Amino acid sequence: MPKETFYNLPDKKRQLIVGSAISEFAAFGYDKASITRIVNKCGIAKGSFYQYFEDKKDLYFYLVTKVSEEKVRALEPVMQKRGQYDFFTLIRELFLEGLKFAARNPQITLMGDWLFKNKGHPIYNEIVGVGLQSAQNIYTEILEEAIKKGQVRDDIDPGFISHSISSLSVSAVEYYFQAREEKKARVRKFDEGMIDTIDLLIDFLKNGIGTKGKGRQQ
Amino acid sequence: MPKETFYNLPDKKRQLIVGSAISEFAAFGYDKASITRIVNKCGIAKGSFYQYFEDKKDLYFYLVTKVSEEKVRALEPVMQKRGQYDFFTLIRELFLEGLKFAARNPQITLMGDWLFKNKGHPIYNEIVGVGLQSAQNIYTEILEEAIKKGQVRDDIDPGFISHSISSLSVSAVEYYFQAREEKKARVRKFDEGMIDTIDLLIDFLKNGIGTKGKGRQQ
Amino acid sequence: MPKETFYNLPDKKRQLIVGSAISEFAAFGYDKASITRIVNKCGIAKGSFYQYFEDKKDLYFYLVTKVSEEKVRALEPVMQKRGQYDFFTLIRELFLEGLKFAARNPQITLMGDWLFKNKGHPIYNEIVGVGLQSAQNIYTEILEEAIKKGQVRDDIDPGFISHSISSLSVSAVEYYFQAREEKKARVRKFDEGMIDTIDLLIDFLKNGIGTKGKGRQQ
Amino acid sequence: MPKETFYNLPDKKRQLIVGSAISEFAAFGYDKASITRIVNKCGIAKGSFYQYFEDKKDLYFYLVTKVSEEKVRALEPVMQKRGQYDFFTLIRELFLEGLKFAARNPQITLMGDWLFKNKGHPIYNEIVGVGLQSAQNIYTEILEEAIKKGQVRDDIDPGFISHSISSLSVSAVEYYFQAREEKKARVRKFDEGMIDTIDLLIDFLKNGIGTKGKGRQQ
DNA sequence: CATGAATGAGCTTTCATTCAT
DNA sequence: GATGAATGAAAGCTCATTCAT
Repeated sequence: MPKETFYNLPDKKRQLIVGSAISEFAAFGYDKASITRIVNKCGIAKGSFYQYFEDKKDLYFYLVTKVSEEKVRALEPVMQKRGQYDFFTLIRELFLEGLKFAARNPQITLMGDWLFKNKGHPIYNEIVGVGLQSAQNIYTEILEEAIKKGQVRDDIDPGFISHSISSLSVSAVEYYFQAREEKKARVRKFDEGMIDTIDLLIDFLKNGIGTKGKGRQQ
Repeated sequence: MPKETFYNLPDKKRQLIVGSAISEFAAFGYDKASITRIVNKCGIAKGSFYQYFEDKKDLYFYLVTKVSEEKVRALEPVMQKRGQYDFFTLIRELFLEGLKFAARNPQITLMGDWLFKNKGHPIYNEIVGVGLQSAQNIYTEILEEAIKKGQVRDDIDPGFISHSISSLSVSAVEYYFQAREEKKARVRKFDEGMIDTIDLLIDFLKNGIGTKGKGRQQ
Repeated sequence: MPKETFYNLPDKKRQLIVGSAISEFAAFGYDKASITRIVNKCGIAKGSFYQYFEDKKDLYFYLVTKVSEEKVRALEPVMQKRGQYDFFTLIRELFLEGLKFAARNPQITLMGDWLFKNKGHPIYNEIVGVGLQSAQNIYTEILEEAIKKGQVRDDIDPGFISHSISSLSVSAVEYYFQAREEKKARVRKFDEGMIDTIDLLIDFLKNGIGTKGKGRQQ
Repeated sequence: MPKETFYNLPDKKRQLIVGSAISEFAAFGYDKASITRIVNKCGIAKGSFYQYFEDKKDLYFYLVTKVSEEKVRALEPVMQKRGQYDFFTLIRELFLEGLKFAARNPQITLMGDWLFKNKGHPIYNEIVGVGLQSAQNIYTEILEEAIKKGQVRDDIDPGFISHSISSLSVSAVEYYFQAREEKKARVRKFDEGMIDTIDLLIDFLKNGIGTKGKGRQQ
């Protein structure tokens, strides 16, 4: 937990620090992220940093929590209409909102995804131990609900499928960044194309694991 | 590229070094992998290491190439029957063979997957720049073929879908290791269960993106 | 020398600061004593501290002086009866009073003894240079007097013997603390035992360096 | 324990390092001793230091052990004639030999005495825990023996008296250095005077705690 | 006069890489 | 070719002291 001093800082400075740190962790991952580089980036003294945070880990935990909260907040509007949507529409909205969030906050996304992809890293277990629930948990939950409601086949392993779905979600974001970079596309235009792509993805999810499936014979 | 001296080494010693290095990169990722630990593990002198390899990066490139080749070789038998299988059967075989390979070579798999998951890492671009094609490329290729043959819908973005498929592949392996760990299952019994899971995954891929799809109405 | 501001402080606050500082120096010695910990302990601001004292050294000098004065004050009653006592009785009273003082003020004692034992430390010479006379000086003085009065042999080096006596004094206190700790003795009971020990010590001092000594032939 | 590398060093270099380190610890004590200063003093690279020793503590333990052994070795000849000497002669020889050792090895002595005087320091307990016996133990042992043999009164607390004696021993060395410094005496001449001083000290010890004592009435 | 944030030199330690034998 | 000691830049972190309000 950051120290009092950090919270007492003027908003602008605090955001500057947070921003610098996020972009550092986004670019280098946990281990190679350098406190020295962070303080240089945001123009504070090394000593000041340690008046704001206990240590590197403290900063990282703070950021991960914050980032996770921000993401949850971004998905909140969708989650609130949870009752009205069927499973696939819900997933679709989550994917779309996730992509929009990623487009708005690429650094945050990169940082978050690093952790998602480095579950073998010691820091991951510490964070999970501290009680942060990952985005993946959301999917497990709503998937189980969907099975109960008969919207999804009951012969699947929900653990496996939700694991797959969150992978797909992260993968889609990754693809989005990668493709945008390569094609140097105008973001606006490009994003529209992305919506179709997501729709397609959802479509194939649905017809794959949905209950309807008259044509699901192998 | 390793130096001449490395290739002049007796097979056994070379394999010892490779094995030690792989398990190091598997356990710690690129950054935290330690040359010191590697040379200790395989009992060679620090100086010798630098007579075999230019530097850490050189070793890593070599291993990644080698590992990638090994994986390709493992999937070769399947790929050779490429003509006989339809797309989904082919994918199924690839997934299964991939899982078997992972079970036989967990270290190699971990090391490979680290790279797959750290595409943002500086080292990734260097490797791609050097010209290593990833496993993902396989999927793009056969997917495009499948579209041509009418086995897969032609309204999909092959780049995106193949990206998704390779994510699913890696994700499945990850899930496999994770679940096996948690359940401390007997490997034999456990693996059988995994086949069903893969079948399910393929099934949902097929009925999702296959052309048949009478029941694919949204 | 503390600044004006320090002396303008309300008594209670001043004492609080002094107490916190003493216990800090007692526990950690000069080098490892932390200004931060001191100000936290007594609840003043870091900046305030530097409005009271020039720096860490200034505080330390002040405390050493103060502590030394307090000790002198504690021994004053004994010293005033100096004329009535013979040397050994005087020493005995000083040792006893010193032990009592130590028992009442363990922190002060620890702090003082640290300095006594770290005469090689840069800070020691600075303090002596500034003109603080140590407790040892007392012994030199009264020892010389005793020689004059014929109570102590005149073939001794008074410098050396007084040095030895003050060492014994500090050593006795150290032993007292140590033994009390180990035996977890009730302070009351334990202290009584200590009186005998002191008596013994004095006895051996006396018959060692006293003039009487018919039996002193080697 | 130092690493292999250290023991493989040429004697001269090893001694250079040991010397630099000892003089550093002698001058600054454990906490303030600086690895940077040590490596600069003996002209090795910072990294080299850590190929010789695990860390600062490792170096310190090594030195303390070494220094302690050297001192024991210096006193060995005396201790071997233990049977032939009576207690006071033995003590006298030990004191004298100790002084000579101190005169020959002032740095070593300073370093050793720092530890002796800082028994409250965390490092002390660690060292004792590791099993290094202090010089004080010698005195306890031979004192108890002397009591058994009837050379020393049996109404004393051996723990306390041996504690006092070792204090006197250290104190004498301290006095020796101090006085020599102040008087800038020629070492040769000065040392001779010191012998008399020691004789005197032993004399007063003997007639104090010896059994003979017809004249020990208070 | 009180406050507490800001500072930066200094610390111990690590590690890929080079060098000398 | 093999060895392993030597190197030094850079890391995370501490803390007495100064500064701005």
